[in-house]
Amino acid sequence: MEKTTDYLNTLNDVQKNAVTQSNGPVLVVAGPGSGKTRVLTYRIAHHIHSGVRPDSILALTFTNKAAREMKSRIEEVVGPSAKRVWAGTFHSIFARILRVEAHQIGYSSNFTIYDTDDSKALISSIIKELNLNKEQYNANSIRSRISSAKSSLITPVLYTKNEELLLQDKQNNRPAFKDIYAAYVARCKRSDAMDFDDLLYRMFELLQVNPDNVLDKYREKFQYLLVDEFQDTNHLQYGIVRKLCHYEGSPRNICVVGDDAQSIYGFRGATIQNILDFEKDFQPFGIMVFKLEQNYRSTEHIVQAANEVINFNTRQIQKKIWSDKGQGEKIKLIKALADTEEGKRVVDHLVEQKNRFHFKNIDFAILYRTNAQSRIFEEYLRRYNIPYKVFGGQSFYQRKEIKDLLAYLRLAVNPNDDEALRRVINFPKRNIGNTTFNKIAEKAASLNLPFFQVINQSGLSNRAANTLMQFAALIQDFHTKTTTLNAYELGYFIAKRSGIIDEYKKDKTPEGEGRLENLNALLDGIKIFVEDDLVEENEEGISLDKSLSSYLQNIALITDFDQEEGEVDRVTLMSVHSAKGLEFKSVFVVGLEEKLFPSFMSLEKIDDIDEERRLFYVAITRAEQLLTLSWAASRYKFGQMRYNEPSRFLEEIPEIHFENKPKSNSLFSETTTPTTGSSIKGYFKKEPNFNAQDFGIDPNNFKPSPAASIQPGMDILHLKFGRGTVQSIDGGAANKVATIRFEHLDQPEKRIMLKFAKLQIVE
DNA sequence: GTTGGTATCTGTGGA
DNA sequence: AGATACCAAC
Repeated sequence: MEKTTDYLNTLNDVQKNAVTQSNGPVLVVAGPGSGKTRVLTYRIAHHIHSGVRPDSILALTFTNKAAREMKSRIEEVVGPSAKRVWAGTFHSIFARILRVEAHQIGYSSNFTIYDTDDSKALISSIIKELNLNKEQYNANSIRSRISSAKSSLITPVLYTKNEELLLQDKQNNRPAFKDIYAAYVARCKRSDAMDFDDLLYRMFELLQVNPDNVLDKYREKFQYLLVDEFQDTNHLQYGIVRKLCHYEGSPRNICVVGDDAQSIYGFRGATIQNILDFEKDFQPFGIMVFKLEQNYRSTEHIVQAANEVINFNTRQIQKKIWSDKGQGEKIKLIKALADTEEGKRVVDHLVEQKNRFHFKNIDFAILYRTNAQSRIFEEYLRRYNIPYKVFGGQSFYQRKEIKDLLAYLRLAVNPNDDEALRRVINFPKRNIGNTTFNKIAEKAASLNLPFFQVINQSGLSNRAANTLMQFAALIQDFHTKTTTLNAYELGYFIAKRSGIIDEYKKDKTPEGEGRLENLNALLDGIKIFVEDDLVEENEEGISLDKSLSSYLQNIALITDFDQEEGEVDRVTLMSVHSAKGLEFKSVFVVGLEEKLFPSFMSLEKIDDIDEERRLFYVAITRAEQLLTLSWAASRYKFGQMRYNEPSRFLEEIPEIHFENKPKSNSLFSETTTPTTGSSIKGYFKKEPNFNAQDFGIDPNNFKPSPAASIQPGMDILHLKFGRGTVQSIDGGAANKVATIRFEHLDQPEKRIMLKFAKLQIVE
């Protein structure tokens, strides 16, 4: 096995030390592009080469993609035994363990996994049942508060004992939160369902309560632990990790890798505190700290700009990221007047770069703060015939038709799944309306049983009772077949037998056809799941499980992101959050405006601004060679035009790293366009071919009227053409075009797109 | 119970 | 602007 240490020669000294320091606690602080994944994978490979059993290694990541990548890279070094390493996301690994141990904590191994929509629906119905005001009790805020309670290990019982939390609820005018929380947990339990947080929380509970000594079982099993993206773990996740390796007599073979500067999931409970706690907890056991500071990804202007930006954050682990890839190109800045113009100019730049540097589409990414921003870039990319792929947004599994079929599948596996039942009890239509359903719900509540178990009970009209009986028989039939059919056979059977396929076949619109295609795609997916025999080959028990139950638990934790895309040459469009861990030759970070990036939600608290800054840091460090930043002075939000100031983050990058950053006053004051219109000047300076004053319009007092208010017959002022009269308006709602007559012009009739125009009505 | 219209909210981020 | 949620009329 002389080949074994070849891989060490590809590492720098720090990386090598982090890889070979096999025993005891290790903290790796890894800057962007510093070879973090290499360290993790080689470290695991190194364990295996040193004789560690692959299945005693547990590597936890945040995304399936990261896990998959890790596995395949380990396999390159050590061969097929890499498959037996327990590498996966927190959620998927724990789901897998819980499936085996569920009975220990009052669940069945067929438990359902509620996604966010299920949770929200359940919370809404609880709010309704408790006769609470739904404005006062916003389901989304309730859900996220429940999530943070669970992530902080606060059960409903502990919650009611916590004066501080109760006081907060009182101050927020939500005194009944504790009741909603308790009801929510009970209802999930009643339905044999776990939400995403439960997969972590119940795992912790399992180890805490320790029935049948499971704790020892897993402590012995997992001798070597690794955690990727440690800065994104929450208190609960660290709690579980600590249970597994921080105890009397433990070898404490744990390695966590993270970068405090890239912590961007504070909103879901992630805390950098975990890094500090980790150091403290393992200090007495000879913790080794390694800092990976050399960036192998980006050229120097980019790296230095990133360093400068992140320095505005006060609390951080000191490190200096550097690159030896040469100065490289300076950063480009695009300043646009409006969101649409931003779209056009970004795509123009992209095309230009593509030609100049001979890049392929796949070398480019357009990164934005919110998914809603993708639309305009898509428009221009399509117009220029550039293939692209949008990541994020509504996922395949969130489409209505997919959720419908999945709900039936879920019911077949677990008839007690109340949220699934609620979804399909009257779809396709079988005349079971709210009245009937409410009776069922009441009955269920009074007996504390799942809906399905009270479906045949009393108090209903004959007609309703009859229909319900048929429905129950249908589900029962599906349920029985779960033991005889595999996932695909059953999926196909259910799709037909439930009437879903027929229902969507009735819809002859292109939309309906699309839905049908999606349903087929889902069934194909199930088929692939069934036919794929590359699944786990573990020594203990996790055999090739092709059951529907197993399928459902798998997909519940999968995102579109995980769908393998063949080698298609497309431009990537995604949120900055989803871009973490990726790299592109050329990156466009767009929408760099105050209230957007940084997000308006973050403006109040300095900690939140710091998180936005880390997000920006993540964004710019995705770029290898070219970085282009853009912002728009105005954009539509809620169907209304908003005027924006450039992001503070632009100012935080020193001018020397910019190719074309205008003097700061022209960038940051002249073009800002507050409602007074006083600073619209900057724009006019760039348009020397006209002078607004000529028409007696003072740009400082120019107030564009909303496009919707423009009507035929009105006299209007246009900044460029002066005073005119609206002749007519035509075109669809989104693309209204006004024909306006400006008498004083040589060609008086102008056709003006209302969407883009700035017109002020003359009173 | 279903249908169609209107009111309301959203659009930080994601497993 | 677009989706969803709710309500009144059928």
